[in-house]
Amino acid sequence: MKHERPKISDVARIAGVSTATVSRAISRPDRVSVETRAAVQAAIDRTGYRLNHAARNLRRRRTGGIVALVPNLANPFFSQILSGIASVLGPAGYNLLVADTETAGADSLLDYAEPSRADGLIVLDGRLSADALRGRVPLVEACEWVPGLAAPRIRIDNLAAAELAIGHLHDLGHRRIGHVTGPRGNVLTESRLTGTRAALAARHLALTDDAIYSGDFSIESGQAVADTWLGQPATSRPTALFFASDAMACGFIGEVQHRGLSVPRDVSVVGFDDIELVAHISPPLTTIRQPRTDIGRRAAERLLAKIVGDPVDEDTILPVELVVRASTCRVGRTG
Amino acid sequence: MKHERPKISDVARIAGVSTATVSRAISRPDRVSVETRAAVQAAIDRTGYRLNHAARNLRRRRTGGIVALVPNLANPFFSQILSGIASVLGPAGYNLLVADTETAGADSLLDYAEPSRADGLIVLDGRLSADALRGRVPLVEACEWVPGLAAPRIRIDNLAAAELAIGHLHDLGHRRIGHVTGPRGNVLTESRLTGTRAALAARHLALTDDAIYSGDFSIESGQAVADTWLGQPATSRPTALFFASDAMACGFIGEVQHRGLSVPRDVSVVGFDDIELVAHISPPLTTIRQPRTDIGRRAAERLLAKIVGDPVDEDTILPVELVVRASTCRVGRTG
DNA sequence: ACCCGATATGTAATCGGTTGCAAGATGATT
DNA sequence: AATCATCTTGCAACCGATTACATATCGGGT
Repeated sequence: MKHERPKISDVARIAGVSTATVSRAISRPDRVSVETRAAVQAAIDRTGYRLNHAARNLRRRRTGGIVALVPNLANPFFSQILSGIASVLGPAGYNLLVADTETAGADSLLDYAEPSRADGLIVLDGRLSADALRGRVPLVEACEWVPGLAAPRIRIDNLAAAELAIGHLHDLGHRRIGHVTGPRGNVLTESRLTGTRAALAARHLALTDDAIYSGDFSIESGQAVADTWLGQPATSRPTALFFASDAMACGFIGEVQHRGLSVPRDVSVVGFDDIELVAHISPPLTTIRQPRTDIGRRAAERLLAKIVGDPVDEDTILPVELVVRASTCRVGRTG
Repeated sequence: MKHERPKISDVARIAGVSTATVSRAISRPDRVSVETRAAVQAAIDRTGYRLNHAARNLRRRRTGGIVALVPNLANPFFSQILSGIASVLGPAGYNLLVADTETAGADSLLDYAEPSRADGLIVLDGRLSADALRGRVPLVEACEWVPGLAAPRIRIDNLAAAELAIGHLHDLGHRRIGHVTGPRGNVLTESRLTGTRAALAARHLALTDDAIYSGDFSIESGQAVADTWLGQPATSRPTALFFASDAMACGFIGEVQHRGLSVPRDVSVVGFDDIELVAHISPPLTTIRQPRTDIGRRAAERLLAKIVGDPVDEDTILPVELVVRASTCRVGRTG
């Protein structure tokens, strides 16, 4: 019993054919006669042969891997997108490599955007530099995007989403409506803010500065916003808030309740994302649903298409949906 | 301007040295004179040379990748562990490949547990088969574990955790205490159930069958448990429940509140995991904190040590902590 | 003047598959 | 019977690095 890993030449010898034939039997069975194929298969079974991917990839000049650049792996929002990506990539014969742009240094990111490491890139972080990414491996962007980078984007219509949210609050009679933003500089932050402003303007309402609260998508920042909001005079502060993330909405609600106020009686709240948990908190959160798994899936499909050369470069805009639950109610309703 | 990717021989030619020297200048700079090193660096800069990893890995007989086998990528519980793993692996020069055992077929998993694909494996799913994993690449287990598989385990003391939870509830005067389990067959399910039973027994209490509710870690299953619990006579059903996951606890609380009862007045709830959000729901959840990032980090470190040959095979048990919040209170307190 | 060790570099084999090209076999076409 | 397309297979170059071994250089010790 030898401990060496059997290689293709061992299989070839035992099957009584050349290595070329073994290689073909493995990767293009139709180019090989049935008898040979069987003989090769028998030899593979007998030896326990397993292909060496490094060798294959070297020769084929590909890697078999797709890298996903995620802004923050610890954020559950992305796990479901990754799940969607993985569900497409696996069957297609690609590995999913995950890199956290927070953890990895900026230069090691470039390492990923490199043909000898990955055959393609899925960028989920809009803060990356367009220059660094340009002209490298095939890539698509999902959720966020890098301004100035020409790449297919899988995303939602953030303006339409804001319109839905604001429309809903307006329908409920709210006139003082505030917005809680994501981190400064983030493309989602900008478009959701713009969308909010536009939706309000369409209803002859203005978004004043004191009704814009800046957060960073995190729970803690939502909590901090509660503090700010509570500090404003009850007669002039917003009666409804549209948050750019569910996490912030949760942080806000938790804090506001902790201080003895009630949602939605004292303030209506609309979130963004529809992460799983928010349907089960009290009150269940009214929010904008993003099709996360689908975003991941589409992004992966798009990338695979791009890798084989299909020049699909338009954006894909996936539909969002307003999910009305119990964190919003008519303005001024008492109890 | 040629479009070919420069290779090491191009660099060598320009620098006026051999490829061997270039290779050494890159991977072991100290074996090369300063002048040469500078010349090589200049040539690299000039050509924009980037190392081909497939070639390196082929020759070095390694892959540079570590695979994490995750039961379900969509579950936020794992994202933070992955984050911890990534934070160690990146700096050490390894890629993190993520495979969802749900998505990937059983056989493609074996593909991962293979030296030409990954240099090591981090198993986060206890349902995998020990036989399939044995005798393959170096591996460690984290959180869950595969019975019968000899590998370093990074985990928490689930029995001690149960003791903490039950002790807390007992201290609050609860005598009818129930437990909500994870999915059948899961090692965590078993040990948490066993721990609960032992902790109760130590207090001369029994865990009767009607006080054991079976869930599957998901929010929905927690919701279903609420239904069961509500259907039991208020005079004999548990006054406190210890859940094997925060998600289930959330589902339960949400449903119970929806039906008009109150937590903790009508029932005290202890969760498990301390996922981020549960500190901010109403009521903030009393739960067992698992050091998730740390688990990931340790697992990665352990694996790296194993790869270089350190024969560290004992288990690492990380401490858990009972985080008391507002979902538990003295039994029978009205108001 | 000679030998020795240390240091720096080059030569060439090697990692383990893939694939272009060519050749042999087989069967169909005219 | 000759020609040709098709199918199957083998030969051998090739992918792009790494590294064992050999060689060259230099300074110091005796």
